[in-house]
Amino acid sequence: MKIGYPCINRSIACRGNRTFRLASYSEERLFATVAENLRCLAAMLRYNIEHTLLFFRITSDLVPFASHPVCAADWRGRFAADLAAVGEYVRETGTRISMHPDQFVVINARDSDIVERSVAELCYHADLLDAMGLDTTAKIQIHVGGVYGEKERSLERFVRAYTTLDETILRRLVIENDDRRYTLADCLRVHDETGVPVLFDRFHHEVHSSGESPRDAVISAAGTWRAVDGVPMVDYSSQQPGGRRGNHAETIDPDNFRAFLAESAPVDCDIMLEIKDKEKSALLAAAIAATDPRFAAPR
DNA sequence: AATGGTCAAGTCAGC
DNA sequence: GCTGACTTGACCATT
Repeated sequence: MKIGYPCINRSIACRGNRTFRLASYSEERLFATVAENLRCLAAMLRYNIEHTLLFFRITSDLVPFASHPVCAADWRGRFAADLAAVGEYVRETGTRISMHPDQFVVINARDSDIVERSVAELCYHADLLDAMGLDTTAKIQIHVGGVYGEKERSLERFVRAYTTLDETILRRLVIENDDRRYTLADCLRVHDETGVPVLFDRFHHEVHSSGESPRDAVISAAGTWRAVDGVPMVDYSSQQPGGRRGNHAETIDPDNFRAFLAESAPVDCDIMLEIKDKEKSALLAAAIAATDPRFAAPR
């Protein structure tokens, strides 16, 4: 069991998700931004190892506009050595990596242009992880997509679109239950038809579920991961007190997290903390999890 | 230097 | 019909 946080570390000097306006796009600007983001990614990974955090989500903004038609720059070639070096560090430290493309990736959209842009974005994510030399345990997580007032047909459209995806994407793609549209049960149905692993989101399940207990839910989702996919990933968060229903917590609720460790005890899993104060809560989570027999310490 | 409007992309609930 | 939320705030023109 590895503990992690998404994309940004607030304790170190750089952010790693620098971007710029499309209007100011140039190859020079792109290369400068990617160089800075990669430098910072390496710094965040080092911080994580020093703090027993072995799970990290890489921002989709690492290469801004990578899947946009404006981007003709050969960032794969330009940064091949740097990406390989970061990937080598990931491998030698045993760090687990995920990515989570933005909400704009909707592969079950009715509009074929949206599907096309979504596939291009998935290609970028797969290319990036490939360029880092990471194996198929490095995952790309997406939601099933839109409902459009016809869930059955929309689920079918997902399955159809999924089967046309390139193998470089398929070997990394996993689906996650969301907080408004597709429940864990929906995702498990998609798994039955496609084999796609299901990433269980504990908080989304609390906000929008088909009634399963968290314990049963995490066991069901974990059963969809094959050995080649690695230890099942789960997203963890809790309700922000006083916030709107579904708002992610600003900081970790230790009791709630302990309860989740107990609920998930039957399976091993890597836990991504989707909590707004990032590494701060992840550090506390790792300290809490350190006594759990599943907890994986840095090598 | 500070600030506020705006930013590639989609869906949908809530107003 | 518009805004906010979503895994996340940052860019940049203007003052």
